[in-house]
Amino acid sequence: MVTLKEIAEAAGVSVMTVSRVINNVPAKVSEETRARIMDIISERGYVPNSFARSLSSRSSRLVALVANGGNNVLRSPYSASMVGHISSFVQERGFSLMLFTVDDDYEDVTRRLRTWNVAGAIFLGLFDSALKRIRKDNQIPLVFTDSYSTERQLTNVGIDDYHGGEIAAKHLIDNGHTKLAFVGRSAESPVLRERMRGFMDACQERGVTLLEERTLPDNPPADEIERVLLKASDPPTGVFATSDFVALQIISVLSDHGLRVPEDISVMGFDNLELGAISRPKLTTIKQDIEKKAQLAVELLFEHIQKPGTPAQNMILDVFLVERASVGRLKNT
Amino acid sequence: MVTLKEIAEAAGVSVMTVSRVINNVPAKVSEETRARIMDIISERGYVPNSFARSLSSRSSRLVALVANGGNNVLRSPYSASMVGHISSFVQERGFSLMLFTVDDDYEDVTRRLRTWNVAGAIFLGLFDSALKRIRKDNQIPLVFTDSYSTERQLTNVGIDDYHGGEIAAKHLIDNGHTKLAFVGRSAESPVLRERMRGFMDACQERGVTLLEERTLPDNPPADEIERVLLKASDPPTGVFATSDFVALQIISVLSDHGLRVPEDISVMGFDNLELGAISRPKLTTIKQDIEKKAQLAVELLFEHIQKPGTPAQNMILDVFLVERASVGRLKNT
DNA sequence: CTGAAAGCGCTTACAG
DNA sequence: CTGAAAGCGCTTACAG
Repeated sequence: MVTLKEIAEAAGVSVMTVSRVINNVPAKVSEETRARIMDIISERGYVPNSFARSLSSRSSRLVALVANGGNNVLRSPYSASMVGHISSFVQERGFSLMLFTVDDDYEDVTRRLRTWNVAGAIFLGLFDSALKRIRKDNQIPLVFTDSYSTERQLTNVGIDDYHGGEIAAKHLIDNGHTKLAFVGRSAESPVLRERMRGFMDACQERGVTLLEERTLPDNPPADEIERVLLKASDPPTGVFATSDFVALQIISVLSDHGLRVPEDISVMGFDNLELGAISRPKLTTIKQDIEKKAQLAVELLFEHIQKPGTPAQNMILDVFLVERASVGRLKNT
Repeated sequence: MVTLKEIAEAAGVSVMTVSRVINNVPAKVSEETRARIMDIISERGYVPNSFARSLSSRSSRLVALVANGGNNVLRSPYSASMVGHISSFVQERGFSLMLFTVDDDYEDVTRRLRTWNVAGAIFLGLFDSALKRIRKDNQIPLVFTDSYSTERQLTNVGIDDYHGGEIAAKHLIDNGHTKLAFVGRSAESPVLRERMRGFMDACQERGVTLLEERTLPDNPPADEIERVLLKASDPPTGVFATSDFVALQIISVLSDHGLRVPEDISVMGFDNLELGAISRPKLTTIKQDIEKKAQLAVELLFEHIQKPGTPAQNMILDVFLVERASVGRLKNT
């Protein structure tokens, strides 16, 4: 292994001079010496040892991405997309990314963040219940995504889930639907809760009631979908699912039973995944800008890494209707 | 920051004794001392510094996952699934995972592998052209996936792509299709090339010819799909796409033009993603076991990390037909 | 612009 | 079963 010392000896200078060259300390090494050292470095293929660097500088060029959801977090196209984008934004800044997948077992998170002395961490998925403790135990820059924690001074990037719910309700009602169903009822996820709240409030404003029995949990089993959407005495004509993936599952079950979307029943999704554009029918959905969200999360993190003391900020991105073909206009009956 | 030294002082022993306790060196510390030290460790929340450990031991508990495909590698549900599974298998072994996303820029890979002194690396995606150099520059355990490099002593986990192509051709022909199209022609990807070769060979064995003009590149633009599958003077009746995602895109374009699958034209995919089970029609496809592949890659890597000198091995998983609803039986004409 | 000294927090290799 | 010494490969903080 080629070391600093070796380069220094070959160049006839001290290790400090080589150290200054590789760290690009400006105006501290003569151009001539710098050039000579650079030559020797590339000739011998010297690569600095990050462990030694981090140990002596008591810092690291490492960022952790902590993703909650078990070994299959990345089954969700949303999460996968976030991870991919965050990874490349982090690398663009010359940092490396450690990926920690956890399954609601926060115990380990602090330990791992500490042992690697990471400069900061981004959290993906539901962490609200452990958030307070995580922040207390880790006095490094932490950026959460989609958090609804009421902690003050939380740095977070989220979207306007409530507004998304409103838009969906409005769109369905504008198309004449008043018997509505909601898929994504959840006691744990504030994200889903807000989408539901926005949906219900927008219904109410328009004199439409979302019946309790027409709500389904996130990822409902097929028989429950059938019971609520097909076999009910008075089945709904419009369905809002809180993710595109679930919306497609709904459409699939519906179509297994001979119902056509949107002729017989309208379905909306949430996320605007690529999938929705190639499905049959093309999915009408609420778009969120995943790449932007990833970019902001990384930017915020580095702001806090580079300028400790930067005020906490909670950035909320807006959300838009993408009209495609899965919502039909209901004729007056 | 709590250090070894601090724990040692509190316990009234040397740092070596504490070091032995945290490294679980058996039968080297009296039970009593061990218990006392453990108490102090958990009381003070001591976490060993991985950098110091790695520096002095000249090793690390780090594995790199190098994924080729740019900032959007994880758009591919296949890659996303591999990353998720590899991540959790690596963590199960007490190692941490660094995720390196690259975009055909292998220059940097060696530098990053070195600077972090990783114990080993898994490669995801197309690396064959740079593989030789990567192996030469990095004398650590390296596991490739889906490689068709002719390098001897390559450790790789792949699937029988050729057989997958054969199965697809056989299934279409068995269902009466003789005018076939292939989507996934590629000059760069040996994986796709093998699927095509298997497909063509199986056709030929059955006296069916795959016409050059009925082959489409991977991810074909819509107008090309139309030209080959719709507007041709004698359009094909059966299409094999080398990924489920592309198969769904094909079906989407077809259906935009009023063609029904499988009534008017049959379509097969490859991978057996969850997607295929919820699409309309449900996709007939070739299944590969992604979780198993990820598991084997991690197992092989750790075998080589733990026992240097373990012989290289190229493991090839089989592939299976999953019959659903996108292939129809062609009536005799 | 350059360098000698000390130290980051551990482990290795010995010695007892 | 326990410990003193040396060292991993860098950077920090000074000094000149």
